Order: sequence, then structure tokens, then C-alpha cells
Amino acid sequence: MGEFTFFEDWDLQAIVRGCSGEGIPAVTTMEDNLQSNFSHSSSTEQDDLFFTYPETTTVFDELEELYKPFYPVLHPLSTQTLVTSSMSVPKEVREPEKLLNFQVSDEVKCKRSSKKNNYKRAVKQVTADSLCSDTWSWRKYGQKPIKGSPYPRSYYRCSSSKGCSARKQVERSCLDPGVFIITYTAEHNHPDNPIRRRNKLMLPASPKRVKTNESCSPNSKVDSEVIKTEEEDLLNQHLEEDVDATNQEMPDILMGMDADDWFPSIEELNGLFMQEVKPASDCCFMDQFSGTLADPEYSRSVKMS
DNA sequence: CGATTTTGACCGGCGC
DNA sequence: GCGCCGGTCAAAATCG
Repeated sequence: MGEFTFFEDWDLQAIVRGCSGEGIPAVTTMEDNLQSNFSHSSSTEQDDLFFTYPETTTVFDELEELYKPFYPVLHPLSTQTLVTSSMSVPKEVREPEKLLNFQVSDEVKCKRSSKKNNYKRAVKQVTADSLCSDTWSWRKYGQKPIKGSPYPRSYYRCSSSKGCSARKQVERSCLDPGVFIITYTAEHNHPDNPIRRRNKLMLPASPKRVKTNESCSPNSKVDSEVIKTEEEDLLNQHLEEDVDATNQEMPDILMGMDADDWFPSIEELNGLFMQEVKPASDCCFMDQFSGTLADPEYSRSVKMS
């Protein structure tokens, strides 16, 4: 997939690495947090990644915690993570109108003890800037329109190792289309590979690959034009930013690495600089996450469930 | 030609 | 039991 700036989003790596069981402490489960009465007031950057639910908080505190990542206006956007265990992303997250009736305790009780959900989940909210910086190699295996959201959810599995059960889901926030909600599931059972993980840039889908689907609903057809325009603007904007970031923020190259990666080899650095800095015109990554930008006709083909 | 994406079909969980 | 929904599979298409 189109991961091409693996050093940009250090905290995204942190989450993935957490899943891999190396470097940063592994993904924290809801149960762990409840047991340890862990507070969100920690001052370390790492802790800021996680939302936890201390036993002593009130329902309002919990609601506030839940609100934070999904109301970027109130809380300036940063990559933030909600870690859950053995449960799906709360539906209220996607349907904020229901959030007022949402109680964390209910969610904790809502165990879906299926095999599918029997993994730790790390839910993360990132901007488009951060989307392309995942250090792992992911292969898309599915995409589904999600009820209540105008944007489809894409499903990826780790392609670095055959037996790796790590998965991630990417969907746009229905509240802020510029924000993406990434859900990591399961853990990597292999070390990250700094060479392998640097995928080639994804090029826009060729016209012959673009399919039009007239069977989609009238709504989606109208909306698709709007979405297309907005996303093209967003893409152009972020492509420019990516080039700037690549040129100016090289120190960040170290930020997303665990101890083993802090001192990359000369060869690796050379390769990184030579491969990662590419013309913005070559960059097209959004399709990897939203299934929309690289394929301008995408939303036309999304069938309404 | 191998890797990846696309996409319809299928499956299992859940609510009614 | 049935239908809805999310998640996954797998064949075909596509890319480099």
C-alpha cells in the first residue's frame, strides 16, 4: 500500500509497534486500565496516545473522554487513540447523536465474545497527514460501506509476514472528513522490517480500472461529486505539506522508531532519503485509507448497503 | 509474473 | 427463524 513516509507519524508507529509487542508497551486493554485506575493526566507524550477510563471518573468525565477524539474543534487535532479490548468500535463513535446516551460502563459490558473480536483493538484518529506514515506493510483485503457513514471502511491485513494476524481498518470520520479513524486489531507476530515496510508510492488508479456503477443510489451519486471535489482539494493540500514535511522534518525520522530503530544503518538512511523524497505529483495515498482519492470515481461505485 | 487492489459472495453474531 | 450488519474470502483485474 501507499506508505511512503514512515517517519512522519511517530505516534502511529507507536500504536502499531505496541501491537507488535516490541518497543513501546503493548496496547493497553480496557480491563488493564480499569484495574490500574490509570489516569489520562499523564504528562508523557506516549500516554497521551491512550484514552483510559479510571474507575473514579464520573459518567460526564467518561463522556468527555469519549468526546475528545471526535470533536477536533474542541480539542485541536492530534493523533489520539482509544484502546479497547475484545469489542468493536462503539457505534456511538460513528453516530455522535447517540453519544449522549452512551455510557462507558455499558460498553464495557457489551462483550462480543466472538473469535473475531477476541483481539485487542487500538482505535486511533489521525489526520490525512498522518495516514501515509504507517511503517508496516498492509494489504487491502476488503472494503465495505458502513451504515450511518457516508464513507466506506477499508480493511487491511499485514502483508509483511504470512502468518501475521495484524489487521487494521480505516474509515473517515463522518464528523470531519479530514479525519480518519484507524482501528488496529491483533498484533504483529514478527519484527518490523524497515526495508520491507517502505512500500512504493501508490499511483492513482488508471482510468481503465475505474468502474462506474450506475446501480448506486441517487444520493451517493450526488454526494460523490462533492466528496470528490473536497478530497481532491484535501489531497492537493496534503501533498504539498508532505513534501515540506519530508524536506524539513527529518529529525522526525527517529521519533517513530523504537530502540532498535533509533540508529538506522547508513545504507538504510541513504535508501530512505533517496526513496522517500519523491515529487508530490507521484503521491497518491488516500485510496489506501478511504478508498476514494486515488480513484476519483470511487464513490460512484460504492453501493449503498 | 508476483504483488496488490477491487468487489461480489459468503459467514457469523446480534436484535427483533 | 429471519434479516441486518460487519468482517472476511477469493477470483478477477491491474500494476510495476
